[in-house]
Amino acid sequence: MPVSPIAPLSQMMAEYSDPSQCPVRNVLDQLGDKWSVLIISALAHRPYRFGELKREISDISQRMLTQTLRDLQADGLIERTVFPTTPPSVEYKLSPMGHSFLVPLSAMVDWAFEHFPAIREARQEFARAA
Amino acid sequence: MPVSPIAPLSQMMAEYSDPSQCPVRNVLDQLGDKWSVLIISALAHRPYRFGELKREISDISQRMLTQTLRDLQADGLIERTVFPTTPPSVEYKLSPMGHSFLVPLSAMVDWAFEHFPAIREARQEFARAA
DNA sequence: CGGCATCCTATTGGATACTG
DNA sequence: CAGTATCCAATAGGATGCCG
Repeated sequence: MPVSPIAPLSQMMAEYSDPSQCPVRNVLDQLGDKWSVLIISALAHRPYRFGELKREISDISQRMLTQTLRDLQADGLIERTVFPTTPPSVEYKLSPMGHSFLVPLSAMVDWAFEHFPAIREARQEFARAA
Repeated sequence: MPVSPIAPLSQMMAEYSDPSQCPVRNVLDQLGDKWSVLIISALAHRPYRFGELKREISDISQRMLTQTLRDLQADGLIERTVFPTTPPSVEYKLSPMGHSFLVPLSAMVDWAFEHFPAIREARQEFARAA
């Protein structure tokens, strides 16, 4: 099985003596949180308004939706457009960079779907052995 | 830019009414934590002993190293081998499934390296605007 | 409708000390 | 060496109420 090269950890660690400056940690910390992937997945198909997202991701709190959207906007992955109607309407959509992120993200998602049965079995086996 | 299809969120949500059963959330919650990626990246090159890993990932605590290794082992991504020497020696290495995970992981890592400058700029711009 | 501010709880994770 | 156990601080995140 061909394995794409991962930058050696020693290089990652050496190059960024301050771990908070490591690009990988920096980016994955944000995108690996509880909600970012779900929001990006939703926006992959079409733009959404705030309330639409809230309903679509039914178990997210308003607080975390607001916060995660703001973080993703700060990172330049999504764009926020306010329509000054009454009542106000705010649309969120992926930026070009956000779209480019769908490529590695869908690779992860596909892997997760494909290996989830094996992972679940491994967990049960591990629990039995313990 | 071709975008691989992501399973529609509505399908993900509908198929797994209990969000904790969603494969994507389930797998990514574990692998998206603070240390899993670093450990897997280290083990991508060769097996490591516990103390070696501790030194390599210099800012991980012993507690989190133990715990993350156990979780990754439970998920079947790494294998743990005890050599009953004195003093004892324990080797960790990627399982075949762990190796297969390197494919999507390296895609994410590559994306992070490539887009980190743009993300940092976006963050600064966002901070200025606020 | 699309938020923000506050409070409060649960979880995460570091530091430290001890063990086979 | 390779952990385990305990304590404690920081953070994440839900619930609720208010606002333009």
